[in-house]
Amino acid sequence: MRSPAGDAVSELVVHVFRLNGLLLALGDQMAEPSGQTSARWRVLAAIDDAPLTVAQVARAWWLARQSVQRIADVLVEDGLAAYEPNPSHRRAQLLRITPAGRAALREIRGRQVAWAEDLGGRVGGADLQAANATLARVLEALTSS
Amino acid sequence: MRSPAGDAVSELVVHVFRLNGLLLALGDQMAEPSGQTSARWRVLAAIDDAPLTVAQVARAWWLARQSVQRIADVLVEDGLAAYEPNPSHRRAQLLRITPAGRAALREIRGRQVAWAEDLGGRVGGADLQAANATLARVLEALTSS
DNA sequence: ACCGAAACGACAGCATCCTGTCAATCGTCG
DNA sequence: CGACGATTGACAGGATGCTGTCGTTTCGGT
Repeated sequence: MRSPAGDAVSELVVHVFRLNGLLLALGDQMAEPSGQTSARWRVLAAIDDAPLTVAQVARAWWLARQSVQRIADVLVEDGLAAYEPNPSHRRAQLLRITPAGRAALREIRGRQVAWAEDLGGRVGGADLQAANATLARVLEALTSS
Repeated sequence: MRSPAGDAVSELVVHVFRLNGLLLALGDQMAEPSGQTSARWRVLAAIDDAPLTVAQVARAWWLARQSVQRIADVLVEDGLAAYEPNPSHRRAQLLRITPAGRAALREIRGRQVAWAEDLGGRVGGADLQAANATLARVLEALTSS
């Protein structure tokens, strides 16, 4: 029982896997001059707006708690983030970005902006926004079930 | 220097990372009853149509040769694929899927079809196809440079 | 025919992410 | 207030993916 919609889903899966590989490599390139990696960038970006617990960061990126825990410990060790007491949970410390972490994040974002502008110009903002809306619906459909 | 197109690219990156995490978990669930994983499925799917060398499989998924090499060796060990001489390259053996591998692939595809039909029905085939076309253009723009 | 560049497989080492398990903590319900 | 389930961090172990390096093979230019 195959329909055009089902086939489109299968194709989307392949595209996402391929794009993920490409973007991981590109992300590492953009993070490397600041001494970071894609994995560390994910954690820093997650706590840029507000401090979060390790488990909250993991849920934001659909990773396991333990994966984020190790990266978070390294970030704290390097002074890019710091643990602070969580008023609403004694054991679940909050991970807060430090000024050094914010500086590294800003550096990486600078390279990302230039790259994103170039790619956006070549693909087209309208199509990208439409694709984003569809991907958001896919994410919601997969998580609401 | 930020434009709507650039912002859309940044949002797309986040969506792809999140979706990748989700799809990896779902893919493992669908592959697990057949004793496989997402990584093994990628290799099996790549050689379903025609035998390929390890390096060709790696390029198809934007992975490193060495990552695919280890998976391929395990697949051969488990009897799901087999190395065969490559007439056009003495050292680069061709990786061919075996009947057992094809059976496992068919099992997994059966679960994927049901899942894809459900998701496709909830999101809409037209939007998915449009998103696929845009993602294909993104992939092409990123690789042609 | 020869030589240099590129591609490939093998091996070692490391980074990232997963599962399973456990105890501590929190929230909820009775 | 007490008990139970859910959440969290910690630890151990394993699976997946990357980089670096080496020798072999192939291909293109001279």
